[in-house]
Amino acid sequence: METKPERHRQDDHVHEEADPQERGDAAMEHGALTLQRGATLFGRRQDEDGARRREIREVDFFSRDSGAWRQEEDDGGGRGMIPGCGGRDRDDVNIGLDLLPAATGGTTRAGDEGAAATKDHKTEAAAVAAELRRVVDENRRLRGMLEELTRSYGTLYQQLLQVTQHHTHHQHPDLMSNRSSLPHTHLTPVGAPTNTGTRQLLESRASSMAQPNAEAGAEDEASEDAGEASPSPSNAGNNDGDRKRKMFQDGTALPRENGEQQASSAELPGRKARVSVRARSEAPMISDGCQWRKYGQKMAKGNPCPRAYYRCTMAVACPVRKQVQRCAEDKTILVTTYEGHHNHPLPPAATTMANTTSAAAAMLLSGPATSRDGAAALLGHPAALFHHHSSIPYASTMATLSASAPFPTITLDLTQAPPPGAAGSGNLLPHHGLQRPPVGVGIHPPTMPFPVPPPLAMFLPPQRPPTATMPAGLHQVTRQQQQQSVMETVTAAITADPNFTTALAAAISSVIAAGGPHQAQQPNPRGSNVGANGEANGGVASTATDRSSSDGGSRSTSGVRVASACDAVLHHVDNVSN
DNA sequence: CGACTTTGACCGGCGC
DNA sequence: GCGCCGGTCAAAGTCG
Repeated sequence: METKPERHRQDDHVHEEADPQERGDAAMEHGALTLQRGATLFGRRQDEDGARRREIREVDFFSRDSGAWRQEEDDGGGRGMIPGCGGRDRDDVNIGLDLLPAATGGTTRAGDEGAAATKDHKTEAAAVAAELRRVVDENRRLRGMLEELTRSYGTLYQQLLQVTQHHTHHQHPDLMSNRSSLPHTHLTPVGAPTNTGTRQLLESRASSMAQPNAEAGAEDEASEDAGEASPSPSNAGNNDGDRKRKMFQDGTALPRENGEQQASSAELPGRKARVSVRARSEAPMISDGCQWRKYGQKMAKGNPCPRAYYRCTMAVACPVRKQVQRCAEDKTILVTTYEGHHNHPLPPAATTMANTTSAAAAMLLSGPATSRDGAAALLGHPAALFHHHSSIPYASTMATLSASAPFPTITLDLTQAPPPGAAGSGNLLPHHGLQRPPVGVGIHPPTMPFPVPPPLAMFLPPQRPPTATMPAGLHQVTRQQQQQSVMETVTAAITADPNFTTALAAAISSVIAAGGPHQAQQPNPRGSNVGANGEANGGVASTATDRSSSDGGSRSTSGVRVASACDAVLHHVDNVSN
């Protein structure tokens, strides 16, 4: 019967308070998480206190209505009324159907059967009519919700634009029109996020992280839609004429279902972000979960190593391309530059990198101080530096904005080792066979503030001995920096390891451990399991798909865990900013 | 045989 | 206008 899923959804809300985990699973299963997160997105601005955490998991557009109809049922009690939503009608339907066996089962005379059948038909007709009314009402209600969502999104987007314009006009209006004047800038975390621009970015990310991935079964931060998984009208079908497409491709990570997101792209013509990821890898190309086809190779100026050009082949018209080139100074470093949005769903293994690049591009294009106008601004406003960092979900502590490229480019450096002397680093980063020479000059990301699951620790950069020349300030690891480290470590792990699912699961566990009420001193059960799994996989060659499908078989659960992890990260960021 | 890689040619942007 | 350079195309070659 059609009413079955609705029934379940309402039942879920009835039991919400009893079991958050179960509630989350149910929400994910029934696809309600998107609306829940959407509600959180718009509700957060009104309530910035700790209750927001509860809202994220509990606020649901349906819950209010379902609660209303329960209230109405309790108050009115009459079943003849036509309620404003479907719950009551379903009860009517059920009652009608329940009468069927009673009517037929109780007849003993053949003459009554005809009357009973007629009564059945009438009851059924009434039920259908009631059901029809219910559907109409439901449709009207959903339409209202959609309009409300659209309005709220529009308001948020306008605020984002205002913030962006404010920074652009008041700080560096000249740079806005002169891309080539952008200096090469290193971003270092030196402050706490305070302004609303980043907060909005964070919130948009939070909402996008909750978007269920239709193809991936809502596993993994469906965040995908954060610009990677959901089809993009602006990108789809424009693969030909690549030279023409450049003006309207960007890297924003805002929700893309809304048409205004496309307007965002249109309002920022020529701003085509690129996200460069530096990672150590002996392989010719890092495994990021996507399928790529090489379409060209060139010798780039100033680098003896050729640059390879790849395009995504997971969809026919996917506009995403990437360039892979080894670093001239250190050939163990592989520089991968991503450009564009995927116009197709991504496998879970590919979502993390996609989210990283997408969010970084979003920062680049939508942030108050973008690559072109932002470099100088950031130099003068240290707080803004960290600001941008915090808006990148898996950002490295060392991000570089470059103007030498024809497009605004942000580089996420995943080659840095943790700082010396950081608490717990000695225990957290066991030595392994992948000793790598330190790169970079004095800028070191913080270390993991909690034990690292074995499989994840394997991919971390090696521990470095204390350096006397380290600036004192770098030894002070803030809580937010620690979380940042979590994120960059996640990316580093997934970047360096072909075993994506295992690495991702371990990373998620790490995030969960970091975001929990207690800084976990030991890997949580999930992490332990993942660790065992990862070690098992370490000796067995298997495809990412295989691992994905064998990952416990609970996509909904893992999706909720990811959402919870994201919530935890957001929560901590908010704490710092407040 | 289809998919993929290789590689030289081509195109457009940009600086001088 | 010219040359440089980044990026892409497409034919030929390779591989499973």
